[in-house]
Parts: sequence; structure tokens; C-alpha cells
Amino acid sequence: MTPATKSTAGSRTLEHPALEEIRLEGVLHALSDPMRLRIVTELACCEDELACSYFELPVTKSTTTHHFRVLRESGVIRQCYRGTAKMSGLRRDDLDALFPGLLDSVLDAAARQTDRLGGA
Amino acid sequence: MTPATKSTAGSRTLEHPALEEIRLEGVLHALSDPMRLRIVTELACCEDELACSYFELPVTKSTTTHHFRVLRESGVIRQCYRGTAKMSGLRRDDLDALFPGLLDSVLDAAARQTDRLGGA
DNA sequence: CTCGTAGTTTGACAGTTCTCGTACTACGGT
DNA sequence: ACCGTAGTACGAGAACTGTCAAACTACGAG
Repeated sequence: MTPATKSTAGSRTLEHPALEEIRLEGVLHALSDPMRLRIVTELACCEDELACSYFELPVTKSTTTHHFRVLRESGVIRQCYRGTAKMSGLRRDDLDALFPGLLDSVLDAAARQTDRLGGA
Repeated sequence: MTPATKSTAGSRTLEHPALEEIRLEGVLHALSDPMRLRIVTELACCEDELACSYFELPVTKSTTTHHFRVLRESGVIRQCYRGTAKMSGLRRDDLDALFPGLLDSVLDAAARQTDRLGGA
């Protein structure tokens, strides 16, 4: 994919879209998957960076990697390596600057829905 | 087919999800397509029901039909026939009841993005 | 009844998405 | 140096999506 990505030693860099590159459609699409919505909800809950392995998702590791990448590439989360772990955190500041109130509305909506459906 | 013979003419009935059936993921997915986001924006702008033919979308009629169906089946819009025309209107009330603030945030976000990009 | 306008249906196609399994790399601890 | 844990890359496959064209249905006006 990435041309000349001879990323041999150490430089485990992760590509993030710049603030101006974040598109609303991309963000909405990223959030429209149940698994990803769940990840984002937990991330918001904790208000801190979490390792991928923290989440106990009902999918394999490769699928997990995939979902985190979608979230990162759409600009919803920020990721960085920390030892062998990959930490993820919401890009709250950027999202709020670009689309004020959007993230909170979605988070609130997700909470309400969970309450309404899974509140068994 | 339920023989719900309404006084108003028309065996052309359109299926809409009940309020409790509307899912956040579905709504977000419906809104994550540029064409549909555009439709919703115009619908919100007009604050009234509009015929499909009002929209001058850069796609064929069948594609337009498809997008309107996705919006209706996800619970974002409400549709009914009126003569040969099919009128569409936002389900603002239902959406606000279910996910307070969500629609407005998305609309606002869409406006900001249009401003930021198209206002070049 | 006939015609035009508005929208639907169907089938097709290319592209994307979600998922998996297996093989792989990167780092830290012992 | 070795091993285990965390995550990645690479196919691959099934399902879904956005799009079109062409043939069709429904309604209103003459």
C-alpha cells in the first residue's frame, strides 16, 4: 500500500489525518459500526488512553486491528505505541473544534440506546 | 399485508420503522453518505416536506430511489405519496425524542464542513 | 383513452467492508 | 539469547453498497 514503506527498525509511526482532513462522512461512517461505537464509548468512559488489549471484543485480533485503524484514519481516535502496547484515545479536542457537540450527542445517543435495549 | 384501508387513496404504502426500532448505528450509517447527507441538509433547511424530484442530485432516478429508501428504512425521514409525487420530510420529532441533540449536531457539523470546504 | 411525468423494480457490476486464519514483527522480561 | 505477549500484514471470502440502464407501474391532465 504505502509506497516505499521500508519501515525497518523502530520507526513505528502511525498515520493520522490532520485536523483539516477529517471529514464528517468519515466520522459518521466510523461510528456506524457496532463494534467501533462500543470502542468509542468505552474510550470516552475512561477519559484516558487505553490499550487495544483492554477491550474484550468478540472478534479476532486482526479484526480488532482493522476497526482501530478505521477509527484512526477517520480521525476519531489518536494512537501511539507504548512498549508492546498500542494506546488509543479519543481525539476529543479536534472533533469538538471541528464539529462542536457532535461527539457528545453521539455518545449520549449511544448511552440512551444501550439503556433502552440492553437495560435488562 | 395488513388491510389497513385508510380513507386516503392509495394502496401504495411505505414501510417505516417504528420509533423503538430506530437504531443509532443505522441512522449514523444513513447519514454517512454524501448524497444522503445532502438530502437531509436540504430537508432540514426547508423545514417542510419535499418531493424527490425537487432535489437535483447528480445521480440517476434509481439511485435516488435507493438513497431515499435507506433514509426511510433507517428512520431518518418519513415519506408518503401525494399524487404522482413522493413527499419526504425529516422525522425530527422521533429522532429528537430518541437521540436528543443528535440531528442538530450533525446538521450543524455538515453546515460547518460545507462552509469550510465549499466556501473556498 | 392516451400521453407524459414521477417514481419503482430488477439485474448487473465494481468497489468496499467485516470477518477470519495463518504467518509475521516488535518489544520487554527472565 | 530466548520466549511470550501485543499487535500487524496478507490473503481470502461472504456480504453489503453505490451506481447505472432498461423496463415497468401509478397517477393526473387533455
